[in-house]
Amino acid sequence: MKVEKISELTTNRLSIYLRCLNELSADDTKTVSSDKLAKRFHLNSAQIRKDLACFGEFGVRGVGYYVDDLRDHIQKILGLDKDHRVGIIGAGRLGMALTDYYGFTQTNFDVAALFDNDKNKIGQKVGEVKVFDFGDFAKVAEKYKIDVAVIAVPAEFAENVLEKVTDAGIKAVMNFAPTPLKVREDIKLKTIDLTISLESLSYFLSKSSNNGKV
Amino acid sequence: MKVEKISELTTNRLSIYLRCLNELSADDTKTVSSDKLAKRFHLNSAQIRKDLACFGEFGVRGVGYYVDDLRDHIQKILGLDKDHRVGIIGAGRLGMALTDYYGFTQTNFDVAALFDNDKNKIGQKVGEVKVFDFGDFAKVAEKYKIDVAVIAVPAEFAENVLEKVTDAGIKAVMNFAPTPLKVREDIKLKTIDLTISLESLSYFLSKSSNNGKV
DNA sequence: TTTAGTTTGTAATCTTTTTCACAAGTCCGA
DNA sequence: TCGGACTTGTGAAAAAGATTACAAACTAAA
Repeated sequence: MKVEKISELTTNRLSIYLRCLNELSADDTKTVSSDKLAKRFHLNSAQIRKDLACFGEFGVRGVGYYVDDLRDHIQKILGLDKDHRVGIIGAGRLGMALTDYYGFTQTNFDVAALFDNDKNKIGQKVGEVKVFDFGDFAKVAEKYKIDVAVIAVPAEFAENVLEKVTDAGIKAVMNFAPTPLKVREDIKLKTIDLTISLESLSYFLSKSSNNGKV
Repeated sequence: MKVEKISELTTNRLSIYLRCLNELSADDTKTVSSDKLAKRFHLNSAQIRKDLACFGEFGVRGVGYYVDDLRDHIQKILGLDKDHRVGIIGAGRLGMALTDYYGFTQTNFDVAALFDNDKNKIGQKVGEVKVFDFGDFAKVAEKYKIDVAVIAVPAEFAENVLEKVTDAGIKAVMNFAPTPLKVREDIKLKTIDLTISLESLSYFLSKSSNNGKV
């Protein structure tokens, strides 16, 4: 087991492995080799072994991995054995869609509250989730034990929201605003930029129409 | 100017540079050096120069880059000077939120149609965008000249949707279903997996609470 | 017990991506 | 015209990531 710092690419893949193991478990498969796992889910067997090796030795040579056992280990590694409470800032369509999305998905993440500045939205409900005044974020976050913030506001407000949110002691932030944000070392910020993704597709389209191929 | 194939990391960054240049242009800045650009937007100056070098020589030594000129170049490189028409499959909350998101954003991407299998949704409208029967995808896609598909359906339907969509001749697909998909070489598929992103945050949270630091 | 067949964990290698460092080109004021 | 202050474009070095290849370890059957 290595103690070096773990790449986000590795944790992302762990998340994928977990999903695969859940499928296998549902199929009542007891053991699986890294090779079978890789073949079935379009992965690379050496990479699976290497990723896992960062956290310990979970397999048995000549046998492979015990599906349920490995699943439990990964779940624990990713911290998916503990509950988290999410606050979504921005009760626009995106914020509401995310509320639903994360609400429905069977995870240990619970959307506890929505936040907005719009007086018309404050007090309303999206499914089970109430919309609070963003001005009261710190108070509400403490009350509901929110430990993850999702920024779903227009780009120009994102920086300000991030500051308020980290000031309130939140350590994990997911940002959907199409703007680059900077945070302290001890805070984890993950930006999902839908515009960049689309523009990347655009490059591919124009490239293929120019060259005729690939 | 290099002719080697361009990494997606590079095109993603071009998208970011473009955004920065737009801001500078709005501030009426005429020229900017890679260093100033990097400092202001938390980027790396050498990387900016290297990324740009893939496509030509756009700067002037001792001066920097002419903001508007470089912006136009990047816009052209990314193919953002041409219009694209997007079809979103899945008229659930996520599909609707994306319709809005991409509809409002001032881009060359136009959401032309939504698709669903639910009889209750077919025929309805989300803003300006009509919901069609996904069974008619090929026909509708041709009529509206759709060239980008966005998959916003539950994971178990994603593979099937992808097949139908590529059969209809679509070359660029953005997938929001939390499942790994495989496509032919000549098709560009980009998956945005909100679950993986959240679970990655979870890892960070459990790690910091276990170790006490970072 | 031995042997053939598996499969892990990892060292070594290869590839990709990022960063450094500097020659070469530009600008401007004296 | 000269010199000092900038800044690009790029080769070389470093870092990060992925892949290969194989010794070590396990199973099961003879």
